[in-house]
Amino acid sequence: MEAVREQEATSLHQRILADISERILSGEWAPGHRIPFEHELTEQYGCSRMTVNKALSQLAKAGLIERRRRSGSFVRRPQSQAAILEIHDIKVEVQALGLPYRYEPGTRQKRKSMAQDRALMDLRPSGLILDLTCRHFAGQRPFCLEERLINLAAVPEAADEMFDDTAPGPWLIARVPWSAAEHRIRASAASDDVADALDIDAGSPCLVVERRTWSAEHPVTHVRFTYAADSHTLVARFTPSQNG
Amino acid sequence: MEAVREQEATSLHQRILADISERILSGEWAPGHRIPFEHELTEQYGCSRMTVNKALSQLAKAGLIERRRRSGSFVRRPQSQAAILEIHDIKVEVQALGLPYRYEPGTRQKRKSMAQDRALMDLRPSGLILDLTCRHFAGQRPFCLEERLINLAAVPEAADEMFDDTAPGPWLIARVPWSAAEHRIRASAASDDVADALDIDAGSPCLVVERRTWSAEHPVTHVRFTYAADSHTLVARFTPSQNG
DNA sequence: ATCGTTAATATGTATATACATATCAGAGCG
DNA sequence: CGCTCTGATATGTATATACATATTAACGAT
Repeated sequence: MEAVREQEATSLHQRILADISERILSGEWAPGHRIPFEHELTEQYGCSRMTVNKALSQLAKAGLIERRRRSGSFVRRPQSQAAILEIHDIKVEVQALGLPYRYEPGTRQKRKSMAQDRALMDLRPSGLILDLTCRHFAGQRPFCLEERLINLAAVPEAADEMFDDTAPGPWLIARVPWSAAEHRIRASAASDDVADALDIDAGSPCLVVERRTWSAEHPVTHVRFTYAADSHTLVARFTPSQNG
Repeated sequence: MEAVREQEATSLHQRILADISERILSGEWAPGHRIPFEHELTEQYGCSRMTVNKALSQLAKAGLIERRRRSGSFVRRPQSQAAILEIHDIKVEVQALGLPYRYEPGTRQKRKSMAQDRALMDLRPSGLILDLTCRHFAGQRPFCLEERLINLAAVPEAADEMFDDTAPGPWLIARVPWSAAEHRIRASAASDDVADALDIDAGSPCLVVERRTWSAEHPVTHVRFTYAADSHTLVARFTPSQNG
């Protein structure tokens, strides 16, 4: 019905923001370089100063540029270095401990995405998803609870997979090349369900790692791994690319 | 001429931002609670909708609230803080929430390293170290407990620094170029001391981030940051080709 | 020359306004 | 009963405008 939606999905100020970020991160505009004045960008993009100002303020808050009254806005030296967390394979982790690894499927449900799912997965329209839970064992003990949503619009063949023997993680990695991922790491108290699944007391501390994955701008999966406290430590090692 | 400078140094939209952050973080507005509509806040603060909108957009970007058209804005489950897994500066994190940051020094002790310290710091021979604790506040609430060891063989001038006003993190970064770092992230139950320092119940979940830093092969410092669960979420984002 | 004043300039913040867009509730119809 | 259509509503984005504030350059007086 809706005829032409050729129009960009992004807003103008986000386009400006992306343009400038791109030039800074690519090195085209080196640290110390003065970026165009607001009134120049206003002309360049054919928009009002407020729109430019919003984009530049955001860049300043993100630490990419520094703004000085009367002087202009300048590219800052890179402030920090991102740590690369390795995409961890639980089977490998368990076996590295010298313990036998076992995968145990749990619930499996195909359903329409609810608002909550869409928030977790960064999914715009409603659609079919696969909602899975499973557990990973180290020896006799449950090592990790996995709760996963898979966007069936991005991975339709998952609808026919039962995941009886194969864990969804390795299955997805073998099939869907991911282009971006985001990890969120936090501590949390075990809910009754989680406590039951991990064989620990409700309310006891857990490490929760959530990962969202995109493939070519489409959300693929959201997965939450829950570990009992002290059963798991994430390690990130890095050396700085440059110093400030 | 300019008689009255009673006026606050902060801008209005930052005051709104701080007010709302405070209420959410204090628990007055629990997750799921609908915060006042923009037009209500407009009346309440006697300002335009744009100003309110700017504050709320910032809160949404920080992850404290979720905005739904036609429905309103809602407090999100406390994945409150969005800190990219970078060399995180706690002051910056706190201020990103629009809350006043305060540093509070705790204990300070110069002593010979014990076996335990050497294990933490990867320190071979025995030597003098500085053992510090301090707290970082977000508004009225303790945000993070910092426990730090500094290798005085690597940073002798630290022996003369009292760290009364300057947090040891920024002080070290300004002085010692680091060449490698390692992070360890885990969940843990709050000990009595930690619970006391963070104003939480003993045994409740905490997120613990430990960092070791080396400079030219010499261990410089070991620091442990402890956050109350859900007051802090680490975020790491990446794409296979490059980080952004 | 040095100090203090003034003017110009770029950013910082706020306003009123306008229209777009998503979403929900309810009316109306088959 | 279920469906679509419609209007109401809250947020999203953009504009033009106004004044405040920090900083620098230029100017003038001592």
